[in-house]
Amino acid sequence: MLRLSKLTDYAVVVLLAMAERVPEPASAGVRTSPCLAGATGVPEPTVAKVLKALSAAGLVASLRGARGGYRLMRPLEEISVADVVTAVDGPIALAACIEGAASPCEVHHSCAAKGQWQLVNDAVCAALGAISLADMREAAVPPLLRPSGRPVTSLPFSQIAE
Amino acid sequence: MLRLSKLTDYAVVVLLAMAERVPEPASAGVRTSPCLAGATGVPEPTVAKVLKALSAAGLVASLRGARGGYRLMRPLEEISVADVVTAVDGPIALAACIEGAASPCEVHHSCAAKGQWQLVNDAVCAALGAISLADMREAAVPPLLRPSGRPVTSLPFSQIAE
DNA sequence: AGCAAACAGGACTTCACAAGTCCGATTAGG
DNA sequence: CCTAATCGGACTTGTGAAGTCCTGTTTGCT
Repeated sequence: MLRLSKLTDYAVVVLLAMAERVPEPASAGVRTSPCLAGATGVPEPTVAKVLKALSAAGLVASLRGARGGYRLMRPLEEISVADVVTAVDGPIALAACIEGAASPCEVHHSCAAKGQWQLVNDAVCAALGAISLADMREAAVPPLLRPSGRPVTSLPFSQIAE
Repeated sequence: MLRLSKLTDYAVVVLLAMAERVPEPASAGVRTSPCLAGATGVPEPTVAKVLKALSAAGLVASLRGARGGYRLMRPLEEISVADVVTAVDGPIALAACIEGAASPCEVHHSCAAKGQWQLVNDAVCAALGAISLADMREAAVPPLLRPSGRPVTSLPFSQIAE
């Protein structure tokens, strides 16, 4: 179905939640997995799984030990959707015969399409790379519903919009 | 992994094979499933399955009965990758919360991303809609390797290019 | 120093979708 | 009218994602 994994979906939600302003400034932007799970509604183990992938990719930094957590490494404007997809789902490879794919096309006869998908793959990568998480945040809430400084993602948006 | 199904891959290969010139002009562009299977190397039942989907989408027309087969409805230039993907894999819906998706996002709490993915989805659709099968055919075989009139997809291209 | 909190990494179970296969319905030709 | 070849839909199988849990390590607090 040309769908990306739900983990990627969760990753975007989590990253948007991390960018929210926290009440106490002492935390310096550090959020724990249970905290983010509560803010987003995503199950806590799943949040942890997503954060591990994001940490491995360098999108967030982890602080171990008590009072540890995760912290955004870059502002939302500098994180593209392609970055998140790559971090969670691995390199973008629509077809089997794409550079970076693990199995290089086991069936050689049917591989008349070899190289052709690269064109499509590049186009999709460009499209995903052109959209930042900040763009998605803007698109998420209509301007009328977005008072300045209010944490947008903590609102029950689905009930407001629909 | 943000991958599209192998059926879509096969569909492109089959469509490219259908656009090839056939030796006898009497067939008027009608090709049977076994014929296309032999030309592409894709298993015959799979070819039949792909052609069924393409026929339902109107990309090809089916002629039943003896000496029947399938025929291209449009030239390759007027068939976009998005058309093929939609025909084989259904409507393009990267995330669960996209218009056209079957299940409308069972988890409302985590749906802070509602509406956000639409932006990404539209971008991908636009990217896929801008590429035609003719473009892919051009990209498939470098000009040096493409003598005029020679059936390109029957070449063991993977061995030549790599 | 000991305890509690939180991340890191892995393995495991469950389950849904895709992949591939088959048989019946339909139609054109002999 | 019969035969043959094809399309059409339904079915079974297998792979991969999704989600969960456990153990080990690190750090702050008491």
